[in-house]
Amino acid sequence: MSKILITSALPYINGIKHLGNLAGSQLPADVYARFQRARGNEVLAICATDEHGTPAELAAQAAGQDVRTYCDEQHRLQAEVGARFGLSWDWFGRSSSHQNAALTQHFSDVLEDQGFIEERVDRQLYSLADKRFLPDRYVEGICPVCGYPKARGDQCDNCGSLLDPLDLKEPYSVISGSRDLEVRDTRHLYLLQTKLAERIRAWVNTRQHWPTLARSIALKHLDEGLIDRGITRDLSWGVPVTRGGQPRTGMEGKVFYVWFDAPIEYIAATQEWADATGGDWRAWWRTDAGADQVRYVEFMGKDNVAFHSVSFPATILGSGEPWKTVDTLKAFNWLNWYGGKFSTSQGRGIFMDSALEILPADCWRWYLTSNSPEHSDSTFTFEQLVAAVNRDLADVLGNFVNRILKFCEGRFEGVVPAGGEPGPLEAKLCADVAGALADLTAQFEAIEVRKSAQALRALWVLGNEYLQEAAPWSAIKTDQVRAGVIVRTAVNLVGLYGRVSAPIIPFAAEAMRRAVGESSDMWPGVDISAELSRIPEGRALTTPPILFSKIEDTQVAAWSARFGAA
RNA sequence: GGGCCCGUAGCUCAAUGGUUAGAGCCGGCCGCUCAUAACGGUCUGGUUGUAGGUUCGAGUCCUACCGGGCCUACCA
Repeated sequence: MSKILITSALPYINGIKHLGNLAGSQLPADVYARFQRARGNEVLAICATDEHGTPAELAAQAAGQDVRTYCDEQHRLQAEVGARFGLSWDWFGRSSSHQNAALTQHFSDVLEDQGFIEERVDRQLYSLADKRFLPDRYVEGICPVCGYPKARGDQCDNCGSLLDPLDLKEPYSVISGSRDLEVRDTRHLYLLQTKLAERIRAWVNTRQHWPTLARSIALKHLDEGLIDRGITRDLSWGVPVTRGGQPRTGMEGKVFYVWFDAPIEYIAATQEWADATGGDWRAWWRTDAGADQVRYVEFMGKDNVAFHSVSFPATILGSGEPWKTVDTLKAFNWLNWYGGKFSTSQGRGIFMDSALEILPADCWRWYLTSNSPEHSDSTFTFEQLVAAVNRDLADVLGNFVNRILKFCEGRFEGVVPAGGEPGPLEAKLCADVAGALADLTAQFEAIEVRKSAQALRALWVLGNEYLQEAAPWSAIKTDQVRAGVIVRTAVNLVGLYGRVSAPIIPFAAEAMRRAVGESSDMWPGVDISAELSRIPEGRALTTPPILFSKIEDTQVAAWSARFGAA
């Protein structure tokens, strides 16, 4: 048994996430966690809301709430909808926790002790109307290069020039529209990534299990040269900047930049878990306390790779302390929406809460897994959703379960038939299942999401093939015992499916296990003959309702209209 | 501007430089009748974006072009 630490990118606090966020980090992380638990490994699956930063402040303001209240409420909503999707976190924390504040301040201290942090004075635009400094994307004005009137502070969308907010002509605040701005000096801490570059490169070169996407992004940044990053901001909502536990002189009222404290929350959330459960967080994160034996796997969208492959490692490695670093970095591409992107700010696409209003979680989990944006961007379409649900779940799996349980109910009074011995067809079935199961196991182990779904489906198909060939409806006319063997075998197959399907469709999997009285949710072994003899003769079965209802054309039409699919 | 990725059947996707480029869906045909008109079998379907090059051998490696996408760091 090994220890596996799993984290998924922290969902930002400003509202329920859309299906793209789910597909690209939280769902695959959960599938992997469930699989590894079933394998008997000790798993710790950690996630949390990322609560700091300007967008949170603005969202709270728009909602008419103070930011703490807003975050309390949004955290609860995200935790609830995640649970309804079957996301089986061991802990769903909050980057606003006191544990994260303490740990973030600790990293700041040790990084400064190691000579990797220094103070610098910047000149930044201050909005008198908003009473705040403006991050560069919250300033717009006339582009000094091409004259475009709505250039952002960091870049002009018209000519592509990279800009400094101070270069803009006639700048105004995006927050309030106010032009009452002035340039003020502001003091900030900088993380000296330039001094850590070679250490990071050496570390990246030791990472054997990174896909090319992650490695190439990391090496690209290293090749182009890291820049020293400002890690503090002029905001009120965040982790206060301190030195040695006291407010830092000259930086009172400032907080750490959200990208500095957010990854640290992976560790802090584990501390939150430990404080709540009595667990040992050091065994997962400190290599001097056993974490060198842990396999650490991170899940994220491709936009997060730079921060996880370079920035966060700079924090960890620069501390000089024995922290665990990521072994496998699994990155995903985008799930698009009818030509464009899902957009939180524009409310475009399908969000997790409304998704559950129209279909059960398992349908979404299956669709988003079998069509995962794993190796390239993929596009959500209702057409593909219908195909995934109706063909794979309803026809292939759901109907198999239903047809055999109904048959057992009608011909054997819902009791697992006794007597008889397996024959050649059962031997062939065992061999086929063994092969398919080995493939499925390998795909899950390799975190090949799409291929895992394909392999699982192949396993389901075997059930229908077996029934077709064994034809218990014919056998029962001449040989009651033989028909009993077939039914018993197929019922056992339902129990097996209830175990191996659980990582992707946990709710239906549990229903299958319950129907045949399978109490184990552990991964099957290699002796398939034994695995298909677990449901004892004479056991009374309970046929559950249809596992998956089919999607009707009228529903698709209604959903397309509701969600603006075109 | 710089960097990266992709282009394979009508659709979604596979193929350590090595048999005749494979699956699923869709479509055609046959079978079955336990089941959610579900299931099984079978067939059709390809100039692997274009043009060159390297090689005994290229979907795979190299060059150019065409087309699509992504990243480019204080928006999370």
